[in-house]
Amino acid sequence: MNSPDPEEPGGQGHARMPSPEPGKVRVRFAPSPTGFLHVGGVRTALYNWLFARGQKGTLILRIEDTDVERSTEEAVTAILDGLRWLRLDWDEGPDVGGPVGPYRQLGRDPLYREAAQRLLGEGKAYPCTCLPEELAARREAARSAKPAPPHLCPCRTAGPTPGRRQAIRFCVSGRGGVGWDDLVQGRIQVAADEIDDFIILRSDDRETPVYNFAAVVDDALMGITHVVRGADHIPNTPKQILLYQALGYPVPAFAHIPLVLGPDREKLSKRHGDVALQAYRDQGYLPDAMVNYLVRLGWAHGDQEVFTREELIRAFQLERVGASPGIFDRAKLDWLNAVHLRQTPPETLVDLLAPFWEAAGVDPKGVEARDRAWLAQAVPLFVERSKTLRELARSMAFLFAPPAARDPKAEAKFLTPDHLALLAEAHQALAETPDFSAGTLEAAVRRLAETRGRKLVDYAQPIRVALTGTTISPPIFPVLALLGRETVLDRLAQVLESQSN
RNA sequence: GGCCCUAUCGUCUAGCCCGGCCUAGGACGCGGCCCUCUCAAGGCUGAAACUCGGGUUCGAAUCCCGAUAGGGCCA
Repeated sequence: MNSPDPEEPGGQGHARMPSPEPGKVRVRFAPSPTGFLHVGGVRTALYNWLFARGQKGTLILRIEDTDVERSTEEAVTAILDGLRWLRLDWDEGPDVGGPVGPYRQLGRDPLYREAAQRLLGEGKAYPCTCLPEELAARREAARSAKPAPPHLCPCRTAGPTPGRRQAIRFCVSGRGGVGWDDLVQGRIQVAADEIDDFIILRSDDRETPVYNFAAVVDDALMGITHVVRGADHIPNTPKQILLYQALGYPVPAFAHIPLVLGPDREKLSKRHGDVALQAYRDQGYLPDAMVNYLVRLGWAHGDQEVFTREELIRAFQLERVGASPGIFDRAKLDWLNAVHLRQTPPETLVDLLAPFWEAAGVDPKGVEARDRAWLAQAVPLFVERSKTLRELARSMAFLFAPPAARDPKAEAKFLTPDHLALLAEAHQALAETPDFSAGTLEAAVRRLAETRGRKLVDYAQPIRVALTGTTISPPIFPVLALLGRETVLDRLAQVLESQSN
């Protein structure tokens, strides 16, 4: 196998990457399919992806479905869909296969058993028949005992109790300490006597491997060179390093990326609101914006805030990831999404918008009545005042049909009898223009305002409220031009009629 | 409770490794002004931070020690 010396776990120094040959880096994203795809997990996947792509390495997707009770197929689908939506592609995985599969833990039981048997045979593990109650009682006793007993489980020396189910326990032959140079966190050192002998295979019928054991066997057999994962795995790492060494596998480099926190500074979870990637997709956030936001949460490249994927791949460095956790900030995500929205070609936005128009209650027939070029022409007017596709779609709804309802406050303020009189004047002025271009329309209404001793806004707002139902819209004359003479005059007339009753 | 990690504006961060260029820079958000048919976008501008205490040094945001606070994992 390639990669570091087993005697010196991760010992290639903190700041410097071993600068492996191109194609040599192998990293993995290993989610548990126990729910939706969490944005914290997404960031982990993203960092793995950026590292792999930047190093011309290989990204592996492994589904950690060892926990049969909590794992579901829907969750697996959600994970794959989410990653695909973000365009984080993987080279080996459950769907595409690869040389070191299967890529789901469920199919790998024989490998875990085999590894455990090897440890057993080499005297590095032993069968344990302790009952949970016995262990709990001993743990209680150990708490008060002055010099803590070396092991909670006597099976190592006394041998297993016959007639009981056997689990396999790993010998932590304590001398010295365990440490590694974390690519993100720096040197982490743990005294070996902090670690007790631990179970690697449970005593149930399936001989379920414990997380740490399965992860090590998989990572080793899959040739993982860099383990990039959340900082919540730091406490697992010493045990895993011990396992790599006992199994005779090279120890990979570790990079523990800090957690994503909620506004209360605790690990981001459901009670903080939207943590599922899907929620952001449904609300109209762009994949590029999510990627941009998530990568910047914990990593910086000078003062640059906005990145394309290509820029990220080029600039991203694992060792530049900060060691302290960051709070998920929706406001900044909104801003970034708006930036990316504005950078997206109008034609592309038209395609993305279709489902959001439907969700906004727009009759698909109304959309179909307009050709793509017309829609693409409309989008730029609206995009610069939208933070999400959802907002963008809603703000454009009036283009397809008169607003279903008007903002009562807007109506009360700008559709009073006085304003209706102005609206009627405007209607006539608009009807008499030689053409229906924004410039001509504006000139006409300005002239009208001037002759009547009014301000432009006195005419613009009633028109805006009549047509859009709100006091907020893009500049009104381009909107009028877009809608066309017939639509505008019809709809204004309708408002004049209905409001005067 | 034990072990581990972290600590620059409200938030994300630059600077820290290789002390002086830092009267601490940028961005989001917030306030003001300009632009303006509304709202945005844009431009200008303002308020806003080196957790605290020791030490090392001519000099510390930057190095060392401690405290405090927050977090993670296990129990």
